[in-house]
Amino acid sequence: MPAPPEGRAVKRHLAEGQVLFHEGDHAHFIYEILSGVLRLTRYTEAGRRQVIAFGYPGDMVGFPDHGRHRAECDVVAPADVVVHRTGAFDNPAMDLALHGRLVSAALAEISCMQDHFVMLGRKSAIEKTAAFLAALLPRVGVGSPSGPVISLPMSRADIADFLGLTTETVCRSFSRLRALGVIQLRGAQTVVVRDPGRLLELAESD
Amino acid sequence: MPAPPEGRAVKRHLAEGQVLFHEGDHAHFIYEILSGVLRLTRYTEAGRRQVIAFGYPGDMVGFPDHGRHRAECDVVAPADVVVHRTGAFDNPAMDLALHGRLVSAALAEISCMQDHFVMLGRKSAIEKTAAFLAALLPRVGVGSPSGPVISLPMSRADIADFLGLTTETVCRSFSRLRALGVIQLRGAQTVVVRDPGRLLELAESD
DNA sequence: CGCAGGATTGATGAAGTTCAAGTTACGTGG
DNA sequence: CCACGTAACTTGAACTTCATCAATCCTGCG
Repeated sequence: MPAPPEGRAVKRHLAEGQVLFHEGDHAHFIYEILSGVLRLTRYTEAGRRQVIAFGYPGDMVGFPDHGRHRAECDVVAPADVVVHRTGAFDNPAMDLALHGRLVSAALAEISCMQDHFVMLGRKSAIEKTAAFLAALLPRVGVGSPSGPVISLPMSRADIADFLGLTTETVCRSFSRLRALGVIQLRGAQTVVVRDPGRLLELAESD
Repeated sequence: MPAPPEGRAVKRHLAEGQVLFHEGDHAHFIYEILSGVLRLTRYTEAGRRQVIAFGYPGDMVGFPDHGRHRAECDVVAPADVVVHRTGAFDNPAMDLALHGRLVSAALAEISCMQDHFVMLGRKSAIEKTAAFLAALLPRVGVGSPSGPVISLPMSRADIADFLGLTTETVCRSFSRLRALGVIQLRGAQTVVVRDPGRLLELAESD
């Protein structure tokens, strides 16, 4: 919670579409997201795409592996980030507090990815979609008279590549959730959650 | 590579079926696998199962999140492990070398899990199965006159829960790989890879 | 030798993909 | 400010793949 008392951290603003790093790049920085949304992506040789994660405020992205990035990162919604040097990882003494925060974030990331495994491997399309929204709800849901509102700056294709589905199936799942009275769509990028409880139920499978 | 020069590390032998920790347990130890095979598992409320990872020699399992384990770990094949205290994570100064090794392992784990994402989300049954074998090949493949041999101490159900498939589909995929002349089955637990190149092709999707 | 549990194979059906045709939303230029 | 054009989103229909249900086949072990 206290601002890290070290001079190496730099704040930066990122415009939509900007690429922070590519797969294989030497990893110089780790990014701590203050606002906006980032996207972590991997590609197969055959060109198939998997969105590993969306980075929301509070997240860190860019954990290096053997000094390199293993995924691509770009900006989905204009973002403010704090840029940390990866050196803080390798060398605890450089900034002990920051080092601890980075290690904690990496461990939390592992745990979070394990959840995602269950989703990718063991849930139906409607469950995946509900789980996706349910995960965003406490993080970016903004209250409104008709229920919490979630803004989705990413495309349907992004969501599909995150959930291991096609854009069409994501659309159909949204439509079904709407037909069930669980959500309401205000344009494609804005979801109003009418029945959060029901959303949770659908997300957690039955 | 050099044995960690610290007195806190303890070697232990683990029998098949033994449980190292449950989901939610306070995380006291991290395990470095010397031999044998461990299994990391998560369950959903509805009882569905997802095998997060199989731990092979060289792997570390038991990374804590906020001081707790987030998955269950048990022994698939009798194993020898080195037990490290999780304290080495929180407190770099305790054992700087070990701390560095743990952090590196955690980062490698993140990268490895990202590969798994692609597999779960974007590959067909036969591709998943081929990729599973292909990943094991360089790690546990033992040369033989008729080709590298992989031993699979885990059940078909375990493999299915790892790949996000059913046991039947895993069986059929193995059968198809056999029909294609890519592998040969010597009992259910032993796979001979006749055509490693082809296996790689199938794994990487086309 | 027979039994039990896992592995395999077969038949059927449902879920999701693919292909194709609208529909909506949005930015651009007149 | 409106018309247009493009890209994204949505819906529909046919098809593929994988799950499900069920029977049979190993294989290791008492």
